Amino acid sequence: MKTTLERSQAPPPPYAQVKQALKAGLEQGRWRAGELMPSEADLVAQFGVSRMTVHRALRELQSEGLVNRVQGLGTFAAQLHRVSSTLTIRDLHEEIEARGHKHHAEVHLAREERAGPALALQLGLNAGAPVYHSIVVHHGDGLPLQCEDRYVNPASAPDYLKVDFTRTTPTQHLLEVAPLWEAQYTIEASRPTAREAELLGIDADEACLVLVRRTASRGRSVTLARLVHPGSRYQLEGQFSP
Amino acid sequence: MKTTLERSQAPPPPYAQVKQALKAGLEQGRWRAGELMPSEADLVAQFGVSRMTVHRALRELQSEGLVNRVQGLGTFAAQLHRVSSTLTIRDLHEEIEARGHKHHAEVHLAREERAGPALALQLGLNAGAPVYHSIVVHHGDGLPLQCEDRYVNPASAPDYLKVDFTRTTPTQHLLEVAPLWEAQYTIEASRPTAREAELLGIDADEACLVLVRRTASRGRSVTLARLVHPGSRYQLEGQFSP
DNA sequence: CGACGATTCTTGTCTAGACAAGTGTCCGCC
DNA sequence: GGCGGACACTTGTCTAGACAAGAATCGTCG
Repeated sequence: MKTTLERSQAPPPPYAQVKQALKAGLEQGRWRAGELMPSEADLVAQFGVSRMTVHRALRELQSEGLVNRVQGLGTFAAQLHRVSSTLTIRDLHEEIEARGHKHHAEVHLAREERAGPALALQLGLNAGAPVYHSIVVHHGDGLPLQCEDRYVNPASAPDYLKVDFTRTTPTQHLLEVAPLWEAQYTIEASRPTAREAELLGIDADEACLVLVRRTASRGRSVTLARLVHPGSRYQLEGQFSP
Repeated sequence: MKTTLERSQAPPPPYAQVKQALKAGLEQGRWRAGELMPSEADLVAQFGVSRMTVHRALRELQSEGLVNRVQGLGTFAAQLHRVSSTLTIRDLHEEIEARGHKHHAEVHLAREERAGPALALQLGLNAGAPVYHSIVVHHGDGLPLQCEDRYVNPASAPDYLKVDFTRTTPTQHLLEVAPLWEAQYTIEASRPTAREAELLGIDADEACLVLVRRTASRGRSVTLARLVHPGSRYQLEGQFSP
């Protein structure tokens, strides 16, 4: 039988206790935004731990955006006037299956084309260079959820057109061959194009959530995707807690 | 005259060098997703620094989601199958002014009401309890950009109705009196209600980007807001880089 | 009065060692 | 063969001290 306490869980390590105490103080408004907080030396005396320990607690609070630290000056309570939250863009296949639905995909187009000037610019290619173009509609439990219109830089994913997109999503394949290293996106609401409306089986005037995403890996652009979701069937969710 | 090197900037500290080297390795695909990476002891030998230094580098990589670490096993290259990015929700006034536009707000409603059952549930109040309700339309350079329909818990912001919303945005006031400590949001595309269309001066069938946000502070709910933006005039942008 | 240096306080970083705790392996014993 | 303990290796954490570097203050000197 173990001799350590059996059912009481271990106490959190000291650095976490210091961090939690400061967090609680911030939450209770003990320091106003911008106000000077205790120095590391103060906290060492107060908690009876070494300076490295309080330093770690403060460094983590800083990386969470709860305090600002300036060498030579001190630690200041952060302005809480920015709400930032992590928006996770997951592979749609994962997302649908995670909700207990069945995913299947219809491939409506997968071929090589020549890049027009605008597309070439966005992908960092020369106008007229070959690009891969695919249009795939993703369904959850038989209902169309996303129309994925995607252009791919052949240099980044040479085997793109050989993939069976009913088994592997384009996103999955691209993440395998080109580790995602940078992405830009815009989210907007707009109406679908006539073709998108047809593919999604919705009215041409239904509001859609449109994500446009451009990703690059190792300094080379990989793909430009337009993901159109019927507004009535898809929404992004998120939460923020410091 | 300074004797230190004058024009060459100081080299990054050792922990940052270790971190950068590992990041570069991940970027070049030196380790496949899930593969075992060098142990701390290996890195200590390789870089000639102390273990605390490589430990810090690895801990930061972990907090950035680039590696997974398991006590007793080792450090593993992370699956890069999740794209996450920070979505910052800023006060609209700031955002508009930051783009060099002029912000002004029209107050269409600001009064006390009784909470219906659904609203009471969302704000954690009893049905029939008083709530503050405001409807404000925000303009950028004279063009309506956002219709802000907001309910506020009087316990969290007792002075809410006394604020002049043409000078201080509701968001600003709420962040001052109740430090934001938790938020949930959904983003969806939908059509505006008839009244929203009228307030925003758009057609009733124009696609709108709708954010619904619920925030709580110190364990007490603060506000429930529905922010409606004309899809043609407003989009969210973001980027991701590890 | 103004400029400049010394002092003090702050955070940033590194080291060498130590112990704790989780995981897997291997080997001997039953 | 199966089981259990010893062992090796890993990460998690803490300590005490050290030096560097940034910022403000204060005093002195011109």
